[in-house]
Amino acid sequence: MTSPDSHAPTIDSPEPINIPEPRAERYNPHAIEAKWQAQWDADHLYRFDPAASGEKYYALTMFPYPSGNLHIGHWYSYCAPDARARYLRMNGRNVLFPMGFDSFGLPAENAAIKNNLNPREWTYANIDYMTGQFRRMGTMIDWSRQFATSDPAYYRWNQWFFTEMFRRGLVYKKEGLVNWCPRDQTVLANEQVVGGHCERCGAPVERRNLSQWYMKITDYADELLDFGSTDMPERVRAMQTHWIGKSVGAEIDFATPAGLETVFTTRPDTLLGATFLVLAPEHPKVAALTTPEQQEIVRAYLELAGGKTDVERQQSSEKTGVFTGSYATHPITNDQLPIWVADYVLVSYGTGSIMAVPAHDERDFEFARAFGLNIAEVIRPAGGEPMDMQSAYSGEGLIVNSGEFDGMPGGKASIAKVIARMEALGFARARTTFRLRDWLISRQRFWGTPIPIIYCPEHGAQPVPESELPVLLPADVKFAPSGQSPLKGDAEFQKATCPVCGGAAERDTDTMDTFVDSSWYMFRFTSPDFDGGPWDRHVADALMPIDLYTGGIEHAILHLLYSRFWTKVARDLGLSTISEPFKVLRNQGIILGPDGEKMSKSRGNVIDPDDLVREYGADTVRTYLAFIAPWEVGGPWDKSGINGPAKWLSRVWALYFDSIRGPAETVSEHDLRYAVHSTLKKVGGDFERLSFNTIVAALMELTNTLVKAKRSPVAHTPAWAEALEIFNLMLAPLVPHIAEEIWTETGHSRSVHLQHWPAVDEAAAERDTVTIGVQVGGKVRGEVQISRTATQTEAIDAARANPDVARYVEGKETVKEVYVPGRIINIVVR
RNA sequence: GCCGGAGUGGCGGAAUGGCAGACGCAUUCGACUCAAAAUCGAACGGGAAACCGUGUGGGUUCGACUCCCAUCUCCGGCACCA
Repeated sequence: MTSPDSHAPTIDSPEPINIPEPRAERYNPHAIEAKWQAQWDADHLYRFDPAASGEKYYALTMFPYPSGNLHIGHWYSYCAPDARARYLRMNGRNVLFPMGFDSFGLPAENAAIKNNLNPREWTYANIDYMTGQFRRMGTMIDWSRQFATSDPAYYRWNQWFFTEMFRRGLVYKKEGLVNWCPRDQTVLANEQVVGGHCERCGAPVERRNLSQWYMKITDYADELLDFGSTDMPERVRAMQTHWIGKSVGAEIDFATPAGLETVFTTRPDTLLGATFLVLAPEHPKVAALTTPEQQEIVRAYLELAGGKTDVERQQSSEKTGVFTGSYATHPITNDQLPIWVADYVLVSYGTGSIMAVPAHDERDFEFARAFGLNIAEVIRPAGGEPMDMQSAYSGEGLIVNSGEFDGMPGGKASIAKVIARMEALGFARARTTFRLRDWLISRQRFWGTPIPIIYCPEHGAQPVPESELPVLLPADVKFAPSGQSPLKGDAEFQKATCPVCGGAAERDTDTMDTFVDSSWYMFRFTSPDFDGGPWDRHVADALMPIDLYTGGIEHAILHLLYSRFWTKVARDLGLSTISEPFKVLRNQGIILGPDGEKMSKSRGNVIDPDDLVREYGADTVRTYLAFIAPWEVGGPWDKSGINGPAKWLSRVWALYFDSIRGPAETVSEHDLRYAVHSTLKKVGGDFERLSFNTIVAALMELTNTLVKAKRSPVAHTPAWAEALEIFNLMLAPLVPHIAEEIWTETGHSRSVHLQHWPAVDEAAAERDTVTIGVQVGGKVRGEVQISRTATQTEAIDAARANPDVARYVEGKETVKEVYVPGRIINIVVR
């Protein structure tokens, strides 16, 4: 069934459609959906063959975590892309639409602790169940390509990547301040700290000094800022750009009693306005710079600052800080600038210290005001007054009170010049800094990829040789959420021999961040069973990048940034030629509870898709989810709204299998063909632009016409047979089960999902006679029916002949006449 | 504060400079029915009308929901990043 010739078009030589006799039974989705799902499976109808004909199209929706249940949000995110993938397949594209499970992670472990079972069993039972749910959704997922990231055959390659990156210096271990989630008992990456809270569980994050493994994403900071070949929503782009946070400026050296201290600034043009220095509390020079008299007060401040969580630090708007007792020498004036310690300076950014320019920086101004420090104006707005000391002035202007720099424009305009001069003087250099930090990937948890490192007392940290991969997770482990990896309690696991000397050694007992798993799974889908590497390069080269990647906005920075990084690393490892994993990214909106709030069990506003399928059938649920809102927007669930799609499918059913009550109608063959072909054209365009709600609207509208046509003599013409056939094909992507049932019952032998999308008859899709509005002076005054090809003169004459128009035109001087064929006539009078 | 997005009937929304409110939901009326459901038919922005209407005020244009400027509100993200 998957051979290319099974996609042979049927439109040019259609099989005759048998218009069936009225059936006794009404539309009953339950009688047909399970039947077809089983049949499609048995026929391998959706199996993907990379070698099949047709231009490849890779459509991917972010794979789910196997939490146990597909919720309505999953349906929302998968159904519309499924319909679109089906549409593209019918258009002759060779469509890869795979699915798998992002199956490592904390919930499995937490469930295991709570219910005293094995995370592996819990996870794989959930995967089984959820795969069944996916099937009941009626997707065209090729399940033969399914995998879970907790499969050893998958995570083995996480380990392989790790060791390769280790050898190239892209993975390193470092001791330093890290984010610690006290509830999940593990460290977190910066990206997993949202507003000072753990992205997963919401607990306030603490800081700890620990030795951990990092991936060098900062090496790619500049490249990650270049979205060149990738089409992402503006907000995602903005969020990533901000996250990477490139700042161009200079670093400037100040002499201090503890040696040179270098600060980073984006405003070197304000150097003469620097009146004090500030170090972050964690800055290594704090101790050396603290004078004996200040010892006690500094110690107390560090203790206070150190005990605060990030959230507490951010919440206090009051500036706090203490004087160290030491002074720095200003590199130009040789003035002695007091050195302070304050927690508004972050150790993790720049050099962890700043030159404070209170006149031109709001934060420094506040601090200077609070502690009575000098404020020196060095930038003045062009033609402006001296500053009023009420607030900092951070805008553009002219440099003043700065010796040789006086009169230069301040701000961007002169920064390069200023830096060049300071560089010549020997105390400053141009420098760019990033907000982005390296990716901390160690986790002190069990259910993840073991870090493939062996510690030898002699040879230090050594990567596990490729021949010994994968380092398997032990089957059985005792959980003691103690802040140490559960693997620490497994002596057998830890025992290893050094790859260099063969001596007794120990394994690393941490596991990898699960975002490692999802950083490259899109490549794996191209050759899911390959065991000669993470993926088969030839296949991946042909199928990657993803043509359309869809998923939630919550991954704007996390997963999407990591997978962009990983793709560049893979390229540099020679595993692929592409630099970006996806061509187009789109985010679906969120379906909220009926109360307009986010769905949650505690709120009791959860809509269960399984219940809906039991009540209405999958096709109705698919339709309603497509129809409920613009797909990229989403919105609250409206219980009664589903009645529309439910009624619609009953009418569709009646169109083919039942008589339709109601008065006799007159629909011309011409009008019928116009309705069919103009809808066909619109639906095609709407699939391209992901406008799923208007596709449903167009199909409903066409149904209204077809219902009328069925009660008119046109129902005995070839146009009627054509209409039923094309309509059936148009239904196939959106509502695959009912479409298949109708297709089979109208005398076709092969699946509707193996048919070609019908061709638009362009002539039929246009009306010969069009009704267009007539404006007088831009106000609509009437409408006229004219030929589509009418000339301007004909159109204007027809418009003037209309009494509603004539009333406003007669006796007035015509200034201008506008005729846009098919759109509008506008007569402008004076 | 900075960044991004959005404001259209009772509700979800449609309209890619050209008849604002498509398609639905809800509601109301009618037909069918003993009755109800289902189904079918109709009404459904405001106004008696002239007309007025896409958050508000300007502008560009023959013509603006759509483009430009300003402004308000809401949603989302970041938040002492020097």
